[in-house]
Amino acid sequence: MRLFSEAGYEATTMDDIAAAAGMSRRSLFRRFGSKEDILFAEHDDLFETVERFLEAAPDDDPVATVRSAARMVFQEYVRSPEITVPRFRLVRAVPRLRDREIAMTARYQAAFSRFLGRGETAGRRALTGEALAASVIAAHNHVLRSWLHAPQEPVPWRRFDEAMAFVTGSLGALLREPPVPEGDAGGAGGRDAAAQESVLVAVYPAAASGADVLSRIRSALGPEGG
Amino acid sequence: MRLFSEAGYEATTMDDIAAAAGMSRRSLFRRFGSKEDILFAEHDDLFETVERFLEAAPDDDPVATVRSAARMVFQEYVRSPEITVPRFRLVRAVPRLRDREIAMTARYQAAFSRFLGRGETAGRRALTGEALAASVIAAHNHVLRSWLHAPQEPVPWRRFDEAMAFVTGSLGALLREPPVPEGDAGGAGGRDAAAQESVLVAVYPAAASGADVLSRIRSALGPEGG
DNA sequence: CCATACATGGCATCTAGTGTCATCATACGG
DNA sequence: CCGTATGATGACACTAGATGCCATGTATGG
Repeated sequence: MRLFSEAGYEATTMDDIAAAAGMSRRSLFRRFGSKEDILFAEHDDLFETVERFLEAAPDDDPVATVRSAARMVFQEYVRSPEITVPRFRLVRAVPRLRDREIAMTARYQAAFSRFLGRGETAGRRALTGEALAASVIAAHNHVLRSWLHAPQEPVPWRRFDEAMAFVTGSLGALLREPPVPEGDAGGAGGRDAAAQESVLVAVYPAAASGADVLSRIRSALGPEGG
Repeated sequence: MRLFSEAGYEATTMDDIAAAAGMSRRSLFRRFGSKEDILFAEHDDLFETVERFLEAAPDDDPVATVRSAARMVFQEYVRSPEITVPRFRLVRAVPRLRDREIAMTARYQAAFSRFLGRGETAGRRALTGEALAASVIAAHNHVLRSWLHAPQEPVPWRRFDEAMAFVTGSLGALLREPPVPEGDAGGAGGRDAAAQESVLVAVYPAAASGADVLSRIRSALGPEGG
């Protein structure tokens, strides 16, 4: 990491790293496999840990399990800023490393998708799981990036949990519903009469009373339902 | 593509491709830049088209714009199955190509995020945009993958539109709401009194009347507001 | 003390990718 | 019609990541 930060990623050869690490070039390749893997070595261990965590988790609340898994990843990032922060700078500068980082997060996303979809690869449940996994990853990266830009600030655990709650709110509720045989339905703040199922989303101030919410929903539903 | 499919990606050298293409190795590199770019050459053009589309689009309904952009990408995939289908097989088999493909879709996702977030990189609107972009990409890939597995079937345009409507339903509604100054809020099928804003999601049969929906929501809201 | 298994290092080699220069075709101005 | 400038192409050399092969330690077990 020191060599990469000083001379740049491309300019640092495997010979340089081998000399600095006190081992031969050949052994370096044997340990890490490739130059990129040197930077993301511990990431593989973390991924395996997360996969084992998902396998061992009870399946009563998959969304909460995935949220915890994402929290584990976040935890590992903020636990060792001396590695993750300079690596973040490197990754932003070198396109090759950026692609590699994206591929890493895609592996988490795929694992989350499989877990949320419960092995299904087609149908409503699979789609919901994939979209939910993508949203969880997006929320994780959103908060993580903001912290990586200012790592001297306290770790934004609250914003992390809020972001997770935000993205798992609507889709998570859909995942808990029993599966629908065929024919998807969409629609925001309203209904779709042509489909077998409809989704209603309401956003309102927390201070609003239940009666206010109900009256707003009633007016949004329009005249046909009263 | 023929060489890659016959001998495999790794086993096909740039010399082989140059000989088959009737040009020198050096010219091959000049045209495509790298071995991977040979496979994803037209993809770059498509991405630029999508970016120009987003730039030129009116910003009255960003969600619909992004949905159309995703539709454009899907359209280009299904338009030339003689390229995309064997490439899909290659991408699945070669990890290096898989990472590249993921990086390509990540570029779309980033473009969608920027567009939906309207340049913001922090805060609720940015997070919503990122999660929505991630969900749109996930839905696109979900339907696209299913078609790539059975390209002889008719193009599942209906499932594509349904999947898009599904993932843009709830989050899209949140994006249309005016931004909240500070403090995110979450919560599914209920409210979170500690936050400034709450989200309510209801899933119900399309055949249900408005009164039924209202009564179910009333009972879900609990005693304090009903 | 010996034998086997394993890690390490040195070496050769392959291949992607880049810099450099010569060559050739084409277009343009006199 | 000719000389010239420009751009594409090709040949060559070189760097560096990555792999295979073999020799040399080094520890473990009988």
